[in-house]
Formats: sequence, C-alpha cells, structure tokens
Amino acid sequence: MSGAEDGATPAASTAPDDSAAPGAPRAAGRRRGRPAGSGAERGPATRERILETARALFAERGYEKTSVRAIARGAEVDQALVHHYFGTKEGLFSAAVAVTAGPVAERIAALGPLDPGRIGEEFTRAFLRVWEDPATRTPLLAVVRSALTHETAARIFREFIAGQLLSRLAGALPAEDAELRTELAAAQLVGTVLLRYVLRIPPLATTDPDTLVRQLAPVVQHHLTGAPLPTG
Amino acid sequence: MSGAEDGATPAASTAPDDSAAPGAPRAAGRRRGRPAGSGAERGPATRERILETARALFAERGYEKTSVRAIARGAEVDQALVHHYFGTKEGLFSAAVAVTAGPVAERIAALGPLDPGRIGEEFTRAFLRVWEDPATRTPLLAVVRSALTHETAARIFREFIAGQLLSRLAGALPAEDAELRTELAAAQLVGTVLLRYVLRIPPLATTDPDTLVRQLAPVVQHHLTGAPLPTG
DNA sequence: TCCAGTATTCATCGCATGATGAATAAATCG
DNA sequence: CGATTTATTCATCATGCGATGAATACTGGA
Repeated sequence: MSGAEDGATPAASTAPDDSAAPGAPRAAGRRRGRPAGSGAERGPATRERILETARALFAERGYEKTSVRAIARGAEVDQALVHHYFGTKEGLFSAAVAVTAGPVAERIAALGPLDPGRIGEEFTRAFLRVWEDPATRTPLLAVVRSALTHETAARIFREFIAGQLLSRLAGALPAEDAELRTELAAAQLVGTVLLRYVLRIPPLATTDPDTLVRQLAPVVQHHLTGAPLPTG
Repeated sequence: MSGAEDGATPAASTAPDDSAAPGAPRAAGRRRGRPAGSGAERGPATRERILETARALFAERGYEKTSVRAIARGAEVDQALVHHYFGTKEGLFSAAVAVTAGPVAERIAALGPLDPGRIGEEFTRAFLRVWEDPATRTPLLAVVRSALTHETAARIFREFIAGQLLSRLAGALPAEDAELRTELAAAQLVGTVLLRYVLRIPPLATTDPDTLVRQLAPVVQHHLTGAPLPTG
C-alpha cells in the first residue's frame, strides 16, 4: 500500500489482499482436481506464476507482512497449492529469491580483471545496472526489504557483502585495511539503494543513473583505493 | 536470537518470549487491582518500564515481529495494561520512539553555525555520536529496523532525511544540486549505520568510531561541498 | 468519609495466519 | 487398459495476535 507506481511484474498488480467474498471458494472458481492441458511444457506455468507473485509481494511488503494466502490469491490458486510446491512460507521465500544470488554474482564476476584504476566506476555501474533492471530488482528488493527482520534474508544479504564483495573486491586490493574500505564503499552503495529504491526519497529516487554513477564512482574509487577526488 | 552482544537496556535482556506456563496468570503472579504505594513520584515507573521494554524489543526484532504480549511479558505486566496506557500497538510504537526525534534534531541544531569548511567532519561526528550512545541508539534502531516494512517508522525516517537533513544541511550549501549531494552524503551515513549497527557485519561493525570518522568525514565533506579528498 | 480517578489483572472475542490431510481429476507410463 | 504420479481444490486445525470490557484495589481530593 501507499506505494507509488508498481514494478513490471505481471501478476498481483497492487493488492490481491481484498477480502474475497466470504464463503466463496478459495481460488478463482476453478474446479477441483488437475486441470485439462497441464502437461509437459505448459507444466511449470502455475508454479512460476506463484514464484513471480511471491517475489512481487515480498518486494513490496517484506517477509512478515506478506501472507501465503495473499500470494495464493495474487497467483489465483488455492493456498494449499503453494504449500504443495514449496512446503513452508520460508521455503517459498528461499525459492523466490534464489534467482537473486546467481545472476548478481555472475555480473560481478563478469566485471573482468578489475583494472584498479577504474574499479570504482566499473563496480558502481554494474551495481546500479542490476538495480535498474526490473527483473533483477524485484528479488533484490524482496531480500533487502526483509533483511532487517527476517533471518534468511539477513543471511543472504550478509553473505553477499561478506562473501562476494569483501572477498572478491578486497582480495583485489593491496592496502592492509582493504576489507574495511570495501565495506565503506558497500555502505555508500547500499545506502543509496535504500534511499532510492526502497524508501524512494527524492531527489535521489528520481535522479538518472548516469548522473548517479558520475557522483558515486569517484567516492567508491576513493574508498577502495584511496584515490583523491576531483574538485567540483 | 542470533544477536551478538546485547545493548545496555535493563529490562528484557533478550527473550522474554518464553511460553509462560499455560493456565498460569498473565503477569508475574501479582494480585489484581492497584498495587500499594503507586502515588506521586513512583507513578510513571511502570509506564516507563513498558516503554523501555518496547524500545528494546522493537529495536531487536522490528515492529511486526514484536508482539504486545511479548512486551507485556518483558515488562512483567498484563497485556491489557499496555493497551490501557497506549491504546494500540501503533500508539505504543509511536510513544516508544517519540524520544527519538527531539534529541536527535536538537543535536543537529546544536551543531552551530555550520562552518562550510568543516561541515563534513562535524556532521559525521555528531551522527556517529548519537548512534554510539546506547540510550539514543535503541530508539533509533527501533525506527530503522522497522522502517522498511512499517509505515509509521518509514514516515519518521523519511521526515528525518527530508525535513532535518535536506532542508537544514542543503539550505546551508550554495550549489544548485545541494539536495542531491546532501542525500548522497546521507546515503553514505545511513549505509554505514545499516552495516555497522543493524546487520553488524565486520570489520565495519567492530571498527572504533574515531577511525570511522577519519574515513567518512572527507567523503561526506566531498558530497556536500565538492571538496577534493586527500590522497591516502 | 465518600467518591472520582487511576493502576492493575482476568476473561474473552474475533480474526488472520501457516499448515495439514483428504478428495478429485487429469497426465503419464507400463 | 490400469496404476501411479502430478496438479489442483476443499475443509479444517491450532496458534498467536490485537483488542475490549469488566472486575478489583489503591490514591487523592472534596
């Protein structure tokens, strides 16, 4: 609720949480049993729809405020089907954000040999690109929104910072306090993400990505390598 | 759970959530009715205990995961007493974190005439001081922990950034994009707080404040005024 | 001394939630 | 064809939650 525009995720276009006519059947009036034409390639459609809805809702409201029922409603299936596929709410969350770790880590790995002179800009740009792309933003938002209160989300977050950033970036840097510097750079970027994508506070929330990179890259570079910043 | 060391808040020393013997009375076996000796100065003691417990639990688990019942248990009172004093859970939260806005704003106001040449260091130092002091940290943590999922907390957070920082700091700066610069500086500090005090990821979480100020102040200064950073 | 106010517990309601087990219908495989 | 597996809904449970209203016991003022 209260959110401005909504992402680009098809199902659950803001608020599948309405009361759904008491006494009425759970799902969208569909008949019991396996539906006709659910074989082979059309198979994972429903499951995928549930995952997508879950991602959207977790991203919008965070773990605790998102109910399994709301997800089922948004995906237009019975609540029991969600449990059938994913076991527990926790399992659903893990499955929904599992898509996060892989692609993000890949994009970081794809940065290449990490030229120390341009590492600030390269990393800042790669970071913002994942957040600007709605497909990757949604699961990331789900993790971040939940990270302060839900242990699994917090773990994913921590492992990303510690595992991916600190080990990979700091490993490529010479200085003795490389880990601290890396984490301070991460703090700048995480803080930016928080104000821009999660809390959406203008003007940060409405600044174009290129401007952002221009402002942030030198700072990240400074944190990582101790390089001085240009005047202006 | 999972937390490392715990704050300095007296009541509710991690986990008042145990099952409390089924069938047993709600509060700590106290007798019904007004207790003897609850007049004048001893008056606000219970109420204050509830608030303190609430702060501690909200700070530790966030709004949604903290139940009124757990707070009552931690403060060793009946749940109904909490409602008696604060009406709703929402009201309790507001009362618990009301202590935040005032002191923080005062400390920012107390920064004085804001010498543009030292604004980065002064502000960074003031910011960290509030977070290092356990008395002010607890309610701040309660707000931040809840800010991503709870509307009231988000509002407080937003109003702090927009109302206090952007209007006051940006107002003292000349540049045209002063608001964006201020928000980027805020992003650096907020991100630091998140990794250090909320998620507690080392080495940031264990670095001494002076070192932090040394690393952060020039960056904040750069964001705010465009000043170049020293080599190193 | 009575009475209003206040601090406190007890008992209970209604609701939403996560989860489970059984029923049903189609797909798939032998 | 018949058996098994898979996709789906229905009905239901137990739990924990926020909230309310009444009962009780003390304080303080008229």
